[in-house]
Amino acid sequence: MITIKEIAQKAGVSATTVSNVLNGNTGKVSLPIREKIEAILVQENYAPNMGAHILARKNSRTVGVIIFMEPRGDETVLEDPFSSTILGAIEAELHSNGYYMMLLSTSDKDEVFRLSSAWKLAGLILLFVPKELIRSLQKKILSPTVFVDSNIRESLPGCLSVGLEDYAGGYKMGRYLISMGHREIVFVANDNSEDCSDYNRFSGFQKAFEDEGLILNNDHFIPLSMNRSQRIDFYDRLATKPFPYSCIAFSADYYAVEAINRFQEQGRDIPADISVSGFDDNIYSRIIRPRLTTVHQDVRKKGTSAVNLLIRAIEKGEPQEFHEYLPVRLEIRDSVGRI
Amino acid sequence: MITIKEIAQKAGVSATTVSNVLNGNTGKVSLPIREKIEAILVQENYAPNMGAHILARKNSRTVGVIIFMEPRGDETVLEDPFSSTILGAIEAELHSNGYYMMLLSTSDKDEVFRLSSAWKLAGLILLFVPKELIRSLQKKILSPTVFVDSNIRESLPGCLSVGLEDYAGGYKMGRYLISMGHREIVFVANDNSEDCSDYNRFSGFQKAFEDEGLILNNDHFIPLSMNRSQRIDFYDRLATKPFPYSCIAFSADYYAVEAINRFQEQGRDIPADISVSGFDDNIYSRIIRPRLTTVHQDVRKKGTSAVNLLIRAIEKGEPQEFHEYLPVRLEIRDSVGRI
DNA sequence: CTGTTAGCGCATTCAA
DNA sequence: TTGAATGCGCTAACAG
Repeated sequence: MITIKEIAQKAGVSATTVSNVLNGNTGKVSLPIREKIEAILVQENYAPNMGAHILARKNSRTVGVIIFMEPRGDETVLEDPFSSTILGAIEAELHSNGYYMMLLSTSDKDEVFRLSSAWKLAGLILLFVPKELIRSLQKKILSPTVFVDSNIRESLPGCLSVGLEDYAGGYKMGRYLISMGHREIVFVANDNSEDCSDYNRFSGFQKAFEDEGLILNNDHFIPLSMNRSQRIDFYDRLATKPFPYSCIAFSADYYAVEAINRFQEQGRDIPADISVSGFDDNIYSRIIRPRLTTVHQDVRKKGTSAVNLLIRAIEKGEPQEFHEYLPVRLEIRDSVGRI
Repeated sequence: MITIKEIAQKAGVSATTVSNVLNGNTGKVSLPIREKIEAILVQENYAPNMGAHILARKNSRTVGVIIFMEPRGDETVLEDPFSSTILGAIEAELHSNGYYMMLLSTSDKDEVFRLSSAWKLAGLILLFVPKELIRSLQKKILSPTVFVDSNIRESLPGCLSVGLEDYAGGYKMGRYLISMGHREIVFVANDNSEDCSDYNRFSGFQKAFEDEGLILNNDHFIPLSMNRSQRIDFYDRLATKPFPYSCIAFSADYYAVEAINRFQEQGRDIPADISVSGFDDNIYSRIIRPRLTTVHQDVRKKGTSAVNLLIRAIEKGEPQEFHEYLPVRLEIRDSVGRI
């Protein structure tokens, strides 16, 4: 409401001087004047007009956080505590660094471009972008961008990313399942691309089998339907005697828990009839019975890492390319039995 | 990147004309020219400079969504599927109506004011604002505002809100518990204000008891700690023999599930030793064993209702005051036993 | 150290 | 039906 000009009047100085204290252009303003202006600023609860700021500075101190998926797609993604946990962490970290946060869910590359361009975004955090789309997205986007959970494995010039040690996670779980005597397992993924982090996890499983002289071929990688009732049908087939697999390994706790629930409704005993493993270690994996054996990841850390990486890139232009892989660890609980 | 002026050049017209087709000022532009401009617009993937737009129009077509709580407060709020479900619903609805969404978590009234003023927000959606703060917030905010889950019960001039039939929900659950023979119950809330929706739910319980000639006094309303280990201690006290209550009624599934988990770890049998009820009907209430008896609410609906109400207020200035109370229904499952 | 000035891109008068 | 001129609030040269 109140403008720089009015503040300047009250303080008996020019608008430029006020602008200078506002922008921390200290050294250009004498201390007494600066203090006087600062006092008026808080007293009036001054709020800058971001429109004018963007126009003059070509930069909005705003970060766009994009959930890269169909807005009306699989809404269960949002029922997974993962989403709000990482969004909350991102928001808190941006906030404490003085950035605004714009939230958008889309799978339209042009829309991402338009957002970043319209708002002169300082940076972008993109969640769940399939790796094969990164290149074309980067060509459109002007500001620093961090990709979260895009499963980048090799060098990608000019790309910043935060992900997980997916392969190691799969490997650890794979070895554990083998050590428990499982040979007939299937990996159930919630993403179907061969380039997704789910597939990376699966590759870890494959390596674990290979190390034991066993084989886990690609037929054992099964993408899950995004439609709930189709998933239920699928679970039912897995739980039909004779059970085709001794263990079902899920790429997300959310679906592991959903499946356990269904298996039990069908009268199956977990893990006596079928073993189940997850990935994420969300709160509910500890709450379900049997407690879920899973791979732990630190979701909040993922969010704060993404923000910190982005801010370094924005403010220092520092890492040209950087890929952070957060560690995972096996959480052995009760849903995997010994054969 | 590309500006109106450049588009105008390409089309051989003035910037004003382009601006007119952009703003749907049809009738001011001849059809052939309009079509020509529109073609160039999409071809160039034109994105308006929102800075200039805000400056000229004093309105940003942006809605601020504010989670009204300490940024570093109780982070479990964000692990509750409720949060991401409602945020996702709000985002999708805003998006499909052509609004941008700004997300902020704070409990600082001045910051809310500054946000709305800096960005010339078209409207605001505030989640979890305690009722007693609404007045002072409204004084600061300039744009239409919808309060979600603020437990407004009587008329509040100039206020728009979306909430739940909390009282009815409490009443229904109360009657059910009584019908199952429970007399010694306690209501465990995650909010401690006497003005919160939790208390409203509790009042419904009280009424149910009263209707049966029983008494449930205020000592039976217990606010929960925001600190996890303190909560666990509290659960342990509830599960110490002789059990002080036959049924623990929670104001949120999240905590009900947390408690059941702890009770079971302590070797208690639910519902044989203690009955538990929830409120929300989130997915995990169906997944836990025993399945949770709870009160259902439609979280997505809450989000879309808030957005639609807000948009009506923004675009038509229509409802001066309006309070929507979404219905609830009892979900009888297995966590409440018969005494 | 402080003030003057120009210009950012757009919507909106007002003239033509 | 179209165009030229003005101003929104701020930053950044530049001048003093």
